[in-house]
Amino acid sequence: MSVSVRDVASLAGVSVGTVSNVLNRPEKVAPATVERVQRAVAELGFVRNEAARQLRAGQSHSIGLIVLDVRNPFFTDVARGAEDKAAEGSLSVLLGNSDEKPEREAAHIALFQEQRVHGVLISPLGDDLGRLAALRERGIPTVLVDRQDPAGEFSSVSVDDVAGGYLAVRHLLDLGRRRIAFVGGPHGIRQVADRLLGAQKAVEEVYGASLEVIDGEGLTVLHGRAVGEALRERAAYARPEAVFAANDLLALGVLQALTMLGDIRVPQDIALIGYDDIDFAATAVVPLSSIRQPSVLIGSTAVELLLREAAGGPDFEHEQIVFQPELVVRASTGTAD
Amino acid sequence: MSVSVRDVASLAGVSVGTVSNVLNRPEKVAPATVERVQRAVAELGFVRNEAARQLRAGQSHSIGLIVLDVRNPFFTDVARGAEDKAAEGSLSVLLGNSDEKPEREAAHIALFQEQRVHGVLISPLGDDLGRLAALRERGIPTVLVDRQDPAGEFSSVSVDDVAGGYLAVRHLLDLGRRRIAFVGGPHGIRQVADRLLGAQKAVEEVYGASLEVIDGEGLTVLHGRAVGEALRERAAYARPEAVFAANDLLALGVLQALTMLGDIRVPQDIALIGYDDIDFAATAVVPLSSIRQPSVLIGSTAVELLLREAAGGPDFEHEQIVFQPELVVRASTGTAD
DNA sequence: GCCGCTTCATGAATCGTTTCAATCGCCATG
DNA sequence: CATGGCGATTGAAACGATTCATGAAGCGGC
Repeated sequence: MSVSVRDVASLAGVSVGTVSNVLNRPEKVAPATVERVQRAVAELGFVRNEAARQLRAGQSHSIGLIVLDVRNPFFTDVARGAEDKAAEGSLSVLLGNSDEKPEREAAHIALFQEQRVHGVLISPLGDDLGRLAALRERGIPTVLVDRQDPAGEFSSVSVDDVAGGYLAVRHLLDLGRRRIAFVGGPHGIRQVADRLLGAQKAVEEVYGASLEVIDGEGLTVLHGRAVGEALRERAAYARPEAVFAANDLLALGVLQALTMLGDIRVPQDIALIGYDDIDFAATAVVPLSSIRQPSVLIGSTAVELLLREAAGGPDFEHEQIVFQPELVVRASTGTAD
Repeated sequence: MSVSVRDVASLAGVSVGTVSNVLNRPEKVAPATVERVQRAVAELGFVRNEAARQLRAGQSHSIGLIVLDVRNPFFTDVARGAEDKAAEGSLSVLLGNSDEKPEREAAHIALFQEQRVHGVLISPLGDDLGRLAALRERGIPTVLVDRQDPAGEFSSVSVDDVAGGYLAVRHLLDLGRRRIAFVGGPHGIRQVADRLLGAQKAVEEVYGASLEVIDGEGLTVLHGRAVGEALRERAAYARPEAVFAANDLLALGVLQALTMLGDIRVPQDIALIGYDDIDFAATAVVPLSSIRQPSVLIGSTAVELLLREAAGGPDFEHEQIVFQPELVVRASTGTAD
């Protein structure tokens, strides 16, 4: 069926070993021979069988990346950063989407193991890193993305989410808002929990400030819209003065429900801030204030860490890299009153 | 290093063939034996080596998908549809991003061939489908996504872009606008060319209407912003009355430059319509009118077609599935004057 | 002419799984 | 008791690229 090195070898009148050498270390082969083999390759349309290479090598040329939500631009940016960096080492990235479901996460981990990936980058789901134990035991380099490991058993590249949450709510408080609401969930997701923690810290610092926690049960535009609709149905006095959403998708959903489907003004009636500073935040109905994370850099750094860990052997010192988030103020928390 | 079927077999006291049978057709093996083997698998932490399976099978369990831009939500939606459908047949999807660059497209095609993918879904780059010839000759099932093949040599799942372009501009004309601008590019991308074609058709039908073509040289928010800024700098009388952008990202960029960085009102001064109807179109500063395409359905249908083509053998009749686009009117082309 | 050295090329062994023809027990039947 | 049939199991061959110990050829120096 398929053309193999054997076919190429016989057409070029050399041995299979030589063909392999031409493919992988042409400098070891006499120029004339290289030429002859390459002609044969071209003539037969030979394409290497990656599976056979892998089998022999015991490892693939790819690394796995599992994100919580491919539809979230934050994660596609992370993926971009990872791909570009991986390409430098001629590795490719297999992108898996856990969709915040443990079983999907587990399925991807299993798949990546079967593929004998070089390593795994993962934005893990719960606080329980048990699902990752298999990876560690098997010695597969693993780097946590957008998430730290308190136990220090994994390397990680993250952003200080507590600081981010604090920044966001501190900003709302500085605007004079007191009745703040946090929208996000599920709380099993560490990023969500940490951002909430930071929010609480900020609220505790200001006398008379309160924080209502609204569990959005998910982190998509749709979930946000549902929360926004619920807010709309409340009597005006029962509404928060400001909303901090755990990510921009949620915030955009809330915004949509409040201003477009309803007639609640942002920021006059409710100030709103999101998290991630995705591209679409700036172009929203009311341009959205947000907390910026260096998404592309997170991806590329994660790959670097992975490669270093892979090179360093099993007892490599795990590294925890933490970036600082940055407040971006736009109209949705404008001072207009 | 790694645990193999051989190890499992010897621990369970059976032959390797039996282990393989337990893994793949447990109904052929006596229940007691299945049990014993599974215990051994669990105890050793055995994980199949996908490379070896592939080598033996001659084919992988994945299909390749090459899109023009992963950051465009339209394509992530297509990918979603494809993944879900592929998962039904326990296939996985390798996502490649050509970024509108021929060399990246070629690299992904080569990679997929080395991986011996089941088939390839591709949103190809230029009018020249030559890069795909290798796939066809090799008998790798290939389905064009979001794009038809005039020569009929490939199956395809697409949306009638000429009709979409017509719908968009017809709508602008119906609003009373006459000096229309089309923003998009590069024109080598068929989708862009077809949408322009439809736009021209609509303009020709109306006396006094004109179409200015502005080559945006790309299809991202940034490209759109650049075009918007150029429009802003024109004297008011030299500006178009309405803009049709080849996709929503572009439209959002234009919108941003006009309304947020400038003081041109949309739709009063310039009406604006995009294409794709991505989620973020609805939440934009001025909610964006757009042409909706059934993105998720495109992805799932493409996989179905691919599977049918793979099952049908080499002289399978290629199918061209064409969906119809749909006009979605929002504020950016509102009738307010 | 021989030695030692370098440069090239060889081809069998190997990776781990699947497949399939062959074999083994065992039971029911004649 | 011999035979046939059946389900369960076996084990060697095969997939295709890479590796590496081995060997051949060429060349300069003495």
